[in-house]
Amino acid sequence: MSTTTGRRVGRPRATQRPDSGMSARDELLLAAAELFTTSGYAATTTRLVAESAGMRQATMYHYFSGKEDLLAELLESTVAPSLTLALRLLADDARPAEERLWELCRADVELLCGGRHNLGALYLLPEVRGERFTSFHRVRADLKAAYGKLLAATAAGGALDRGERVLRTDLVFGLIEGVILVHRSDPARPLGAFAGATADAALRIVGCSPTGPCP
Amino acid sequence: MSTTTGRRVGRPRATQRPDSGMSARDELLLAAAELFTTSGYAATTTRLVAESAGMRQATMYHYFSGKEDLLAELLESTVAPSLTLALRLLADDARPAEERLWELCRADVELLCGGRHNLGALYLLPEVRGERFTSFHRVRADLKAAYGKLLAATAAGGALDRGERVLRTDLVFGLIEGVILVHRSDPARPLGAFAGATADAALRIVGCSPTGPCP
DNA sequence: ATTATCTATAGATCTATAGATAATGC
DNA sequence: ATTATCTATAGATCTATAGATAATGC
Repeated sequence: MSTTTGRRVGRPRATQRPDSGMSARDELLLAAAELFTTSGYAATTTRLVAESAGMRQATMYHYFSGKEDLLAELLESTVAPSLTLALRLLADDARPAEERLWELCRADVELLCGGRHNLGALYLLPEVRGERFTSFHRVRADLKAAYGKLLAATAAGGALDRGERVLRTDLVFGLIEGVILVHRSDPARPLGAFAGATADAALRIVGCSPTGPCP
Repeated sequence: MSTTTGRRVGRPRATQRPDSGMSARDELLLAAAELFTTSGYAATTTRLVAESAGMRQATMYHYFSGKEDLLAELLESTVAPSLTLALRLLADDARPAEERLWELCRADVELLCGGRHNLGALYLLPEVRGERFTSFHRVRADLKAAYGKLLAATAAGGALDRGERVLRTDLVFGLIEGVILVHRSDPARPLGAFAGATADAALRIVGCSPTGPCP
């Protein structure tokens, strides 16, 4: 059994750094998140990612098959918790739908803009349309479907016809993902209040009372 | 004076194509728009752009100093007409502000999603944050300021305090630019109705009556 | 023996420049 | 003479593989 700060198996790294506590895999993901969101996906080289994570370029291939692999993993890790929450809220039909939709919006904004890396910005990359990312797209489509069901369960949303309901779902979903841009324009704004305000705006789009949190 | 179909000055192109009627410069911009929006900026090489425009890679440098130059030009050409319209609407204080804001939103959505190339998607590139694009950013900031002034001139918007007004402006602006994502998810939707619905949603965010076009 | 890492590098780009060329214009 | 284009290419990458190496584990 190794001690807490125990030396690890395998050849030591060329440039030593204080132990981050993370696995090498996670160090790579973190570095990639930082670089992808700040410099852009395309501008980020495998060398940059690996070196930021404290290892040499070639070592990265021990953990990931390339840049796309890193991106795919980051995308899924961002959208998966949202879907989990959405399904939980959807099942909890004791609470009014308005309240649940509001909470889903709020949580999603915090997820997308929170963390240190504004990972949501990765959604917007044109590269993400490729087939390499079908798994991400499937989860995202499920999430959108959950938005649609919650919206349909609200009083205002239930009164709409089908086409209008689809449209409003798209608009709400677009607002939430678009929030990435808003946040980018003023990252200093307190996230909690901002997320709440965005959720208010989402309910206003659905058609709830424009005064205060809907329910 | 050359005839309409007259041969042009300069060495002929290696691969001839039917005359597009556009200048070589515009052919390059069009090709770049197509490629940037469909394959992504980073994935698009100068060779791809030039060859799509019907000329050899090196010839592109006769017109643009590189990929960034193309992008900068495309960005400005997209945001400039919006600002022109916004300033015109801002000056036209005979009409109610609600109506003018609605129209600005509608027109902006059509601009961003219309054309054949969903050029608005370029706004979202992380690369665009670079200093190379300050001119674009300035115009965009002016446009946002115009949104803010129109919003403040509405009855509902005027009743808000300053901080809340800034926030709503950001949310409305975010909705409009985020619409790019919504449009991407369903490009078949009729643009006119969609733009109108988005403008409705924007006014609901400001706080106008949720029933129908605001004014 | 197993593992994580390293060094080295082939091969495949891609950008941007230099200099030649084939039209029209005068 | 001027212009728009071409061909050719140097130099600078960047990716992904091959094979060596320096730890721990048994």
